[in-house]
Amino acid sequence: VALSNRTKQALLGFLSWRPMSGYELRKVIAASISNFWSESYGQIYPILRQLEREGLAARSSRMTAGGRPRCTYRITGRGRAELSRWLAEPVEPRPKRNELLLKVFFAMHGTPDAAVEAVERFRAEQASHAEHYALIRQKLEAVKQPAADLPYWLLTLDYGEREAAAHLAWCDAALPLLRARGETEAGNASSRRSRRAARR
Amino acid sequence: VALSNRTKQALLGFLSWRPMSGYELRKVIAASISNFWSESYGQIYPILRQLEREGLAARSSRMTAGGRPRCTYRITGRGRAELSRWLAEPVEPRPKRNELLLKVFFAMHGTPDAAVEAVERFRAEQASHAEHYALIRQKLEAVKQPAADLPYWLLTLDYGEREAAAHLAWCDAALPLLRARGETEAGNASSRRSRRAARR
DNA sequence: CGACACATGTAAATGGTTACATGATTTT
DNA sequence: AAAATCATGTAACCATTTACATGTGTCG
Repeated sequence: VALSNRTKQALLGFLSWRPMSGYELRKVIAASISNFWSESYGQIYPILRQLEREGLAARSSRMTAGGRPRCTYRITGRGRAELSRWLAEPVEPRPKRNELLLKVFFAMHGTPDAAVEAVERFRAEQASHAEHYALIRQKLEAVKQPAADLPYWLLTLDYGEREAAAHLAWCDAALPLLRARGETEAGNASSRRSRRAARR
Repeated sequence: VALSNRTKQALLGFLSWRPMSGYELRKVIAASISNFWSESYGQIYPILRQLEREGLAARSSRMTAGGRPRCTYRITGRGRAELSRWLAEPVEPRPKRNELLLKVFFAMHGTPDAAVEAVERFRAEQASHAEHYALIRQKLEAVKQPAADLPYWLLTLDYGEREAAAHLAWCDAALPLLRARGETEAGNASSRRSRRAARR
Protein backbone atom coordinates (compact mmCIF):
# COMPACT_ATOMS: atom_id res chain seq x y z
CA VAL A 1 0.00 0.00 0.00
CA ALA A 2 1.32 3.40 -0.96
CA LEU A 3 0.93 5.59 2.10
CA SER A 4 2.22 9.04 1.48
CA ASN A 5 5.16 8.95 -0.88
CA ARG A 6 4.52 11.52 -3.58
CA THR A 7 7.93 11.26 -5.17
CA LYS A 8 6.37 9.15 -7.90
CA GLN A 9 3.91 11.87 -8.85
CA ALA A 10 6.50 14.62 -8.59
CA LEU A 11 8.78 12.77 -11.00
CA LEU A 12 5.91 11.98 -13.37
CA GLY A 13 5.00 15.66 -13.34
CA PHE A 14 8.42 16.68 -14.58
CA LEU A 15 8.70 13.79 -17.02
CA SER A 16 5.48 15.10 -18.55
CA TRP A 17 7.52 18.12 -19.67
CA ARG A 18 10.17 16.07 -21.42
CA PRO A 19 12.22 12.90 -20.98
CA MET A 20 14.88 13.31 -18.30
CA SER A 21 17.51 11.41 -16.37
CA GLY A 22 17.62 11.14 -12.60
CA TYR A 23 20.37 13.70 -12.44
CA GLU A 24 18.42 16.15 -14.55
CA LEU A 25 15.29 15.62 -12.50
CA ARG A 26 17.08 16.57 -9.35
CA LYS A 27 18.40 19.75 -10.92
CA VAL A 28 15.06 20.72 -12.40
CA ILE A 29 13.33 20.12 -9.08
CA ALA A 30 15.89 22.23 -7.25
CA ALA A 31 15.46 25.00 -9.81
CA SER A 32 11.67 25.12 -9.92
CA ILE A 33 9.92 23.87 -6.81
CA SER A 34 12.59 23.90 -4.13
CA ASN A 35 10.45 26.42 -2.23
CA PHE A 36 8.01 23.69 -1.33
CA TRP A 37 9.49 20.37 -2.41
CA SER A 38 12.76 18.49 -2.38
CA GLU A 39 14.01 15.12 -3.53
CA SER A 40 17.28 13.32 -2.94
CA TYR A 41 19.05 10.85 -5.23
CA GLY A 42 18.29 8.11 -2.75
CA GLN A 43 14.62 8.60 -3.63
CA ILE A 44 14.87 9.51 -7.29
CA TYR A 45 16.82 6.59 -8.72
CA PRO A 46 14.95 3.75 -7.02
CA ILE A 47 11.59 5.38 -7.79
CA LEU A 48 12.51 5.76 -11.46
CA ARG A 49 13.11 2.00 -11.55
CA GLN A 50 9.76 1.50 -9.89
CA LEU A 51 8.04 3.72 -12.44
CA GLU A 52 9.56 1.57 -15.18
CA ARG A 53 8.45 -1.68 -13.49
CA GLU A 54 4.91 -0.30 -13.20
CA GLY A 55 4.84 0.86 -16.81
CA LEU A 56 4.37 4.52 -15.86
CA ALA A 57 7.66 5.53 -17.44
CA ALA A 58 9.94 3.89 -19.98
CA ARG A 59 13.69 3.83 -19.88
CA SER A 60 14.65 5.61 -23.03
CA SER A 61 17.89 4.82 -24.88
CA ARG A 62 21.08 4.28 -22.91
CA MET A 63 22.23 6.97 -25.30
CA THR A 64 25.85 7.95 -25.30
CA ALA A 65 25.53 11.63 -26.09
CA GLY A 66 29.14 12.62 -26.60
CA GLY A 67 30.27 9.10 -25.72
CA ARG A 68 28.80 9.28 -22.18
CA PRO A 69 26.18 6.75 -21.13
CA ARG A 70 22.93 8.32 -20.08
CA CYS A 71 19.77 6.89 -18.73
CA THR A 72 16.73 9.00 -19.54
CA TYR A 73 13.13 8.14 -18.79
CA ARG A 74 10.04 9.23 -20.67
CA ILE A 75 6.50 9.20 -19.36
CA THR A 76 4.01 6.70 -20.81
CA GLY A 77 0.28 7.04 -21.39
CA ARG A 78 -0.36 5.14 -18.16
CA GLY A 79 2.03 7.52 -16.46
CA ARG A 80 -0.02 10.50 -17.59
CA ALA A 81 -3.16 8.76 -16.42
CA GLU A 82 -1.62 8.17 -13.00
CA LEU A 83 -0.58 11.83 -12.79
CA SER A 84 -4.11 12.94 -13.59
CA ARG A 85 -5.60 10.45 -11.13
CA TRP A 86 -3.40 11.75 -8.32
CA LEU A 87 -4.27 15.38 -9.12
CA ALA A 88 -7.95 14.62 -8.48
CA GLU A 89 -7.22 12.87 -5.18
CA PRO A 90 -7.40 14.73 -1.84
CA VAL A 91 -4.14 15.90 -0.31
CA GLU A 92 -2.83 13.53 2.35
CA PRO A 93 -2.34 15.37 5.66
CA ARG A 94 1.17 15.13 7.06
CA PRO A 95 2.18 15.24 10.71
CA LYS A 96 3.31 18.72 11.74
CA ARG A 97 6.72 19.33 13.22
CA ASN A 98 7.73 22.94 13.76
CA GLU A 99 10.88 23.03 15.86
CA LEU A 100 10.89 26.83 16.14
CA LEU A 101 7.45 26.86 17.73
CA LEU A 102 8.44 24.02 20.04
CA LYS A 103 11.35 26.16 21.20
CA VAL A 104 9.12 29.20 21.68
CA PHE A 105 6.59 27.10 23.58
CA PHE A 106 9.27 25.99 26.06
CA ALA A 107 11.28 29.22 25.93
CA MET A 108 10.66 29.76 29.66
CA HIS A 109 13.08 26.91 30.40
CA GLY A 110 16.01 28.43 28.51
CA THR A 111 17.86 31.73 28.64
CA PRO A 112 15.88 34.74 27.38
CA ASP A 113 18.52 35.31 24.68
CA ALA A 114 18.00 31.86 23.24
CA ALA A 115 14.43 32.60 22.18
CA VAL A 116 15.33 36.01 20.79
CA GLU A 117 18.14 34.55 18.72
CA ALA A 118 15.98 31.72 17.41
CA VAL A 119 13.35 34.15 16.16
CA GLU A 120 15.98 36.52 14.76
CA ARG A 121 17.50 33.68 12.76
CA PHE A 122 14.06 32.71 11.53
CA ARG A 123 13.36 36.29 10.55
CA ALA A 124 16.55 36.54 8.53
CA GLU A 125 15.71 33.31 6.76
CA GLN A 126 12.19 34.45 5.87
CA ALA A 127 13.46 37.84 4.68
CA SER A 128 15.86 36.10 2.34
CA HIS A 129 13.02 33.91 1.06
CA ALA A 130 10.96 37.02 0.38
CA GLU A 131 13.82 38.58 -1.58
CA HIS A 132 14.28 35.39 -3.54
CA TYR A 133 10.59 35.24 -4.42
CA ALA A 134 10.73 38.80 -5.73
CA LEU A 135 13.53 37.81 -8.10
CA ILE A 136 11.65 34.74 -9.31
CA ARG A 137 8.55 36.83 -9.93
CA GLN A 138 10.52 39.34 -11.98
CA LYS A 139 11.95 36.57 -14.12
CA LEU A 140 8.66 34.76 -14.60
CA GLU A 141 6.78 37.92 -15.51
CA ALA A 142 9.48 39.07 -17.94
CA VAL A 143 9.07 36.01 -20.19
CA LYS A 144 7.70 37.02 -23.61
CA GLN A 145 5.94 33.81 -24.56
CA PRO A 146 4.69 32.42 -21.27
CA ALA A 147 4.10 28.69 -20.85
CA ALA A 148 0.53 27.55 -20.40
CA ASP A 149 1.42 26.47 -16.84
CA LEU A 150 2.62 29.94 -15.86
CA PRO A 151 -0.56 30.96 -13.98
CA TYR A 152 -0.21 27.89 -11.77
CA TRP A 153 3.46 28.53 -11.11
CA LEU A 154 2.61 32.08 -10.10
CA LEU A 155 0.04 30.74 -7.66
CA THR A 156 2.66 28.64 -5.87
CA LEU A 157 4.90 31.68 -5.82
CA ASP A 158 2.11 33.82 -4.38
CA TYR A 159 1.63 31.21 -1.65
CA GLY A 160 5.28 31.47 -0.69
CA GLU A 161 5.19 35.27 -0.71
CA ARG A 162 2.15 35.40 1.54
CA GLU A 163 3.57 32.89 3.98
CA ALA A 164 6.90 34.69 4.17
CA ALA A 165 5.11 38.01 4.77
CA ALA A 166 3.00 36.46 7.55
CA HIS A 167 6.10 34.96 9.16
CA LEU A 168 7.93 38.28 9.01
CA ALA A 169 4.98 40.08 10.59
CA TRP A 170 4.88 37.48 13.35
CA CYS A 171 8.59 37.92 14.03
CA ASP A 172 8.17 41.68 14.24
CA ALA A 173 5.35 41.25 16.74
CA ALA A 174 7.15 38.57 18.76
CA LEU A 175 10.64 40.04 19.01
CA PRO A 176 9.76 43.11 21.14
CA LEU A 177 7.93 40.85 23.59
CA LEU A 178 10.80 38.40 23.78
CA ARG A 179 13.35 41.20 24.15
CA ALA A 180 11.33 42.91 26.88
CA ARG A 181 11.19 39.66 28.79
CA GLY A 182 14.94 39.31 28.47
CA GLU A 183 15.48 42.75 29.95
CA THR A 184 13.20 42.36 32.96
CA GLU A 185 14.86 39.03 33.70
CA ALA A 186 18.26 40.65 33.41
CA GLY A 187 17.07 43.26 35.88
CA ASN A 188 16.06 40.55 38.33
CA ALA A 189 19.06 38.36 37.68
CA SER A 190 21.09 39.48 40.69
CA SER A 191 18.24 39.00 43.14
CA ARG A 192 17.39 35.59 41.63
CA ARG A 193 20.99 34.52 41.94
CA SER A 194 21.17 35.53 45.58
CA ARG A 195 17.90 33.77 46.36
CA ARG A 196 19.20 30.62 44.74
CA ALA A 197 22.48 30.93 46.63
CA ALA A 198 20.60 31.42 49.91
CA ARG A 199 18.81 28.07 49.47
CA ARG A 200 22.07 26.12 49.47
CA VAL B 1 24.84 11.29 16.04
CA ALA B 2 21.38 12.69 16.66
CA LEU B 3 20.24 14.16 13.36
CA SER B 4 16.90 15.78 13.72
CA ASN B 5 14.77 13.84 16.15
CA ARG B 6 13.33 16.36 18.59
CA THR B 7 10.99 13.95 20.34
CA LYS B 8 13.48 13.79 23.20
CA GLN B 9 13.33 17.53 23.79
CA ALA B 10 9.57 17.68 23.39
CA LEU B 11 9.12 15.00 26.04
CA LEU B 12 11.64 16.67 28.36
CA GLY B 13 9.75 19.92 27.95
CA PHE B 14 6.53 18.39 29.21
CA LEU B 15 8.23 16.37 31.92
CA SER B 16 9.59 19.68 33.21
CA TRP B 17 5.98 20.54 34.11
CA ARG B 18 5.42 17.41 36.15
CA PRO B 19 6.15 13.66 36.09
CA MET B 20 4.05 11.85 33.49
CA SER B 21 3.57 8.48 31.84
CA GLY B 22 3.81 7.86 28.12
CA TYR B 23 0.06 7.78 27.81
CA GLU B 24 -0.32 11.08 29.62
CA LEU B 25 2.39 12.67 27.51
CA ARG B 26 0.56 11.82 24.34
CA LYS B 27 -2.65 13.33 25.66
CA VAL B 28 -0.96 16.47 26.90
CA ILE B 29 0.84 16.93 23.59
CA ALA B 30 -2.41 16.48 21.66
CA ALA B 31 -4.12 19.00 23.93
CA SER B 32 -1.48 21.72 23.87
CA ILE B 33 0.78 21.75 20.83
CA SER B 34 -1.07 19.65 18.26
CA ASN B 35 -1.21 22.75 16.05
CA PHE B 36 2.47 22.41 15.32
CA TRP B 37 3.67 19.13 16.78
CA SER B 38 2.63 15.50 17.05
CA GLU B 39 4.00 12.35 18.59
CA SER B 40 2.92 8.73 18.29
CA TYR B 41 3.27 5.96 20.87
CA GLY B 42 5.79 4.29 18.62
CA GLN B 43 8.07 7.23 19.32
CA ILE B 44 7.15 8.08 22.89
CA TYR B 45 7.68 4.78 24.68
CA PRO B 46 11.06 3.88 23.18
CA ILE B 47 12.33 7.45 23.66
CA LEU B 48 11.27 7.43 27.32
CA ARG B 49 13.44 4.36 27.78
CA GLN B 50 16.26 6.14 26.05
CA LEU B 51 15.87 9.17 28.31
CA GLU B 52 16.18 6.86 31.29
CA ARG B 53 19.27 5.14 29.87
CA GLU B 54 20.88 8.56 29.33
CA GLY B 55 20.01 9.80 32.80
CA LEU B 56 17.82 12.64 31.49
CA ALA B 57 14.68 11.23 33.09
CA ALA B 58 14.09 8.73 35.89
CA ARG B 59 11.43 6.06 35.93
CA SER B 60 9.37 6.99 38.93
CA SER B 61 7.49 4.39 40.98
CA ARG B 62 5.66 1.56 39.23
CA MET B 63 2.87 2.94 41.36
CA THR B 64 -0.40 1.09 41.44
CA ALA B 65 -2.77 4.01 41.82
CA GLY B 66 -6.06 2.28 42.39
CA GLY B 67 -4.39 -1.10 41.85
CA ARG B 68 -3.31 -0.28 38.29
CA PRO B 69 0.38 -0.39 37.41
CA ARG B 70 1.67 2.88 36.06
CA CYS B 71 4.99 3.92 34.74
CA THR B 72 5.69 7.63 35.22
CA TYR B 73 8.88 9.43 34.42
CA ARG B 74 10.28 12.54 36.05
CA ILE B 75 12.92 14.85 34.61
CA THR B 76 16.38 14.93 36.19
CA GLY B 77 18.83 17.79 36.59
CA ARG B 78 20.71 16.58 33.54
CA GLY B 79 17.39 16.46 31.71
CA ARG B 80 16.76 20.13 32.47
CA ALA B 81 20.30 20.95 31.34
CA GLU B 82 19.71 19.12 28.04
CA LEU B 83 16.44 21.00 27.53
CA SER B 84 18.18 24.31 28.07
CA ARG B 85 21.08 23.32 25.81
CA TRP B 86 18.69 22.46 22.99
CA LEU B 87 16.77 25.73 23.39
CA ALA B 88 19.98 27.67 22.70
CA GLU B 89 20.80 25.61 19.60
CA PRO B 90 19.77 26.73 16.11
CA VAL B 91 16.67 25.16 14.60
CA GLU B 92 17.49 22.32 12.22
CA PRO B 93 15.99 22.98 8.77
CA ARG B 94 13.68 20.25 7.52
CA PRO B 95 12.99 19.29 3.92
CA LYS B 96 9.82 20.87 2.60
CA ARG B 97 6.99 18.77 1.24
CA ASN B 98 3.80 20.59 0.39
CA GLU B 99 1.56 18.28 -1.60
CA LEU B 100 -1.08 20.95 -2.23
CA LEU B 101 1.44 23.20 -3.96
CA LEU B 102 2.78 20.26 -5.93
CA LYS B 103 -0.73 19.66 -7.20
CA VAL B 104 -1.23 23.34 -8.05
CA PHE B 105 2.12 23.40 -9.84
CA PHE B 106 1.07 20.52 -12.09
CA ALA B 107 -2.63 21.44 -12.19
CA MET B 108 -2.40 21.89 -15.96
CA HIS B 109 -2.15 18.12 -16.35
CA GLY B 110 -5.38 17.35 -14.49
CA THR B 111 -8.98 18.41 -14.86
CA PRO B 112 -9.71 22.06 -13.97
CA ASP B 113 -12.08 20.88 -11.26
CA ALA B 114 -9.38 18.91 -9.49
CA ALA B 115 -7.38 22.02 -8.66
CA VAL B 116 -10.44 23.97 -7.56
CA GLU B 117 -11.53 21.19 -5.27
CA ALA B 118 -8.08 20.78 -3.77
CA VAL B 119 -7.93 24.46 -2.86
CA GLU B 120 -11.50 24.48 -1.61
CA ARG B 121 -10.72 21.59 0.72
CA PHE B 122 -7.61 23.40 1.91
CA ARG B 123 -9.63 26.55 2.50
CA ALA B 124 -12.18 24.72 4.62
CA GLU B 125 -9.41 23.15 6.65
CA GLN B 126 -7.71 26.49 7.29
CA ALA B 127 -11.01 28.14 8.19
CA SER B 128 -11.63 25.47 10.80
CA HIS B 129 -8.12 25.99 12.16
CA ALA B 130 -8.82 29.71 12.47
CA GLU B 131 -12.03 29.03 14.36
CA HIS B 132 -10.24 26.62 16.65
CA TYR B 133 -7.51 29.15 17.39
CA ALA B 134 -10.13 31.73 18.36
CA LEU B 135 -11.54 29.32 20.94
CA ILE B 136 -8.11 28.55 22.35
CA ARG B 137 -7.33 32.24 22.64
CA GLN B 138 -10.58 32.86 24.52
CA LYS B 139 -9.77 30.11 26.98
CA LEU B 140 -6.16 31.14 27.50
CA GLU B 141 -7.05 34.79 28.03
CA ALA B 142 -9.86 33.97 30.45
CA VAL B 143 -7.54 32.29 32.96
CA LYS B 144 -7.37 34.28 36.20
CA GLN B 145 -3.90 33.31 37.37
CA PRO B 146 -1.93 32.87 34.18
CA ALA B 147 1.08 30.58 34.11
CA ALA B 148 4.47 32.21 33.63
CA ASP B 149 4.70 30.47 30.25
CA LEU B 150 1.47 32.01 28.96
CA PRO B 151 3.11 34.76 26.87
CA TYR B 152 5.09 32.11 24.99
CA TRP B 153 2.03 29.97 24.41
CA LEU B 154 0.21 33.00 23.03
CA LEU B 155 3.10 33.58 20.63
CA THR B 156 2.73 30.10 19.16
CA LEU B 157 -1.00 30.70 18.90
CA ASP B 158 -0.40 34.02 17.15
CA TYR B 159 1.84 32.23 14.68
CA GLY B 160 -0.92 29.80 13.84
CA GLU B 161 -3.49 32.57 13.49
CA ARG B 162 -1.30 34.56 11.11
CA GLU B 163 -0.49 31.54 8.99
CA ALA B 164 -4.14 30.50 8.75
CA ALA B 165 -5.11 34.06 7.77
CA ALA B 166 -2.42 34.14 5.08
CA HIS B 167 -3.54 30.76 3.74
CA LEU B 168 -7.17 31.88 3.63
CA ALA B 169 -6.23 35.05 1.78
CA TRP B 170 -4.25 32.99 -0.73
CA CYS B 171 -7.20 30.66 -1.29
CA ASP B 172 -9.48 33.63 -1.88
CA ALA B 173 -7.08 35.04 -4.43
CA ALA B 174 -6.42 31.70 -6.11
CA LEU B 175 -9.94 30.29 -6.37
CA PRO B 176 -11.34 32.87 -8.80
CA LEU B 177 -8.38 32.31 -11.12
CA LEU B 178 -8.73 28.55 -10.95
CA ARG B 179 -12.49 28.72 -11.48
CA ALA B 180 -12.11 31.09 -14.43
CA ARG B 181 -9.67 28.67 -16.01
CA GLY B 182 -12.14 25.87 -15.52
CA GLU B 183 -14.87 27.79 -17.30
CA THR B 184 -12.84 28.82 -20.33
CA GLU B 185 -11.66 25.22 -20.70
CA ALA B 186 -15.23 24.03 -20.42
CA GLY B 187 -16.11 26.48 -23.19
CA ASN B 188 -13.37 25.05 -25.40
CA ALA B 189 -13.98 21.45 -24.40
CA SER B 190 -16.01 20.49 -27.45
CA SER B 191 -13.49 21.92 -29.90
CA ARG B 192 -10.60 20.25 -28.06
CA ARG B 193 -12.39 16.94 -28.14
CA SER B 194 -12.99 17.16 -31.85
CA ARG B 195 -9.38 18.16 -32.52
CA ARG B 196 -8.20 15.18 -30.52
CA ALA B 197 -10.61 12.90 -32.34
CA ALA B 198 -9.42 14.25 -35.69
CA ARG B 199 -5.83 13.20 -34.92
CA ARG B 200 -6.81 9.53 -34.58
C1' DC C 1 47.57 16.49 -15.14
C1' DG C 2 44.88 17.94 -11.36
C1' DA C 3 40.63 19.75 -9.97
C1' DC C 4 36.06 19.99 -10.67
C1' DA C 5 31.59 19.15 -12.41
C1' DC C 6 28.85 15.49 -14.70
C1' DA C 7 26.35 11.31 -13.87
C1' DT C 8 24.57 7.06 -11.80
C1' DG C 9 23.79 4.71 -8.38
C1' DT C 10 23.76 1.83 -3.46
C1' DA C 11 23.94 0.79 1.62
C1' DA C 12 23.16 2.00 5.97
C1' DA C 13 21.04 4.47 9.21
C1' DT C 14 17.46 7.43 10.96
C1' DG C 15 12.83 8.98 11.47
C1' DG C 16 8.26 8.01 12.03
C1' DT C 17 3.53 5.88 11.70
C1' DT C 18 0.25 2.20 11.77
C1' DA C 19 -1.53 -1.72 13.31
C1' DC C 20 -1.60 -5.00 16.41
C1' DA C 21 -1.28 -7.47 21.14
C1' DT C 22 -2.43 -7.48 25.85
C1' DG C 23 -4.77 -6.79 29.88
C1' DA C 24 -7.06 -3.85 33.58
C1' DT C 25 -10.87 -0.61 34.75
C1' DT C 26 -15.05 1.75 34.12
C1' DT C 27 -19.45 2.33 32.19
C1' DT C 28 -23.84 0.82 30.48
C1' DA D 1 -21.88 -9.42 31.00
C1' DA D 2 -20.64 -6.61 27.11
C1' DA D 3 -18.60 -2.57 25.45
C1' DA D 4 -15.77 1.18 25.84
C1' DT D 5 -11.83 3.30 27.58
C1' DC D 6 -7.46 3.37 30.00
C1' DA D 7 -2.76 2.05 29.60
C1' DT D 8 1.56 0.04 27.99
C1' DG D 9 3.95 -1.49 24.74
C1' DT D 10 6.11 -3.96 20.20
C1' DA D 11 6.83 -5.28 15.32
C1' DA D 12 6.56 -4.27 10.84
C1' DC D 13 6.75 -1.28 7.51
C1' DC D 14 7.21 2.96 5.01
C1' DA D 15 9.82 7.34 4.14
C1' DT D 16 13.90 9.67 3.63
C1' DT D 17 18.56 11.35 3.99
C1' DT D 18 23.51 10.89 4.20
C1' DA D 19 27.50 9.19 2.91
C1' DC D 20 29.86 6.62 0.07
C1' DA D 21 31.47 4.22 -4.40
C1' DT D 22 32.49 4.64 -9.10
C1' DG D 23 33.67 6.29 -13.36
C1' DT D 24 33.74 10.10 -17.29
C1' DG D 25 34.44 14.34 -19.43
C1' DT D 26 36.12 19.23 -19.31
C1' DC D 27 38.75 23.19 -18.32
C1' DG D 28 42.67 25.72 -16.82
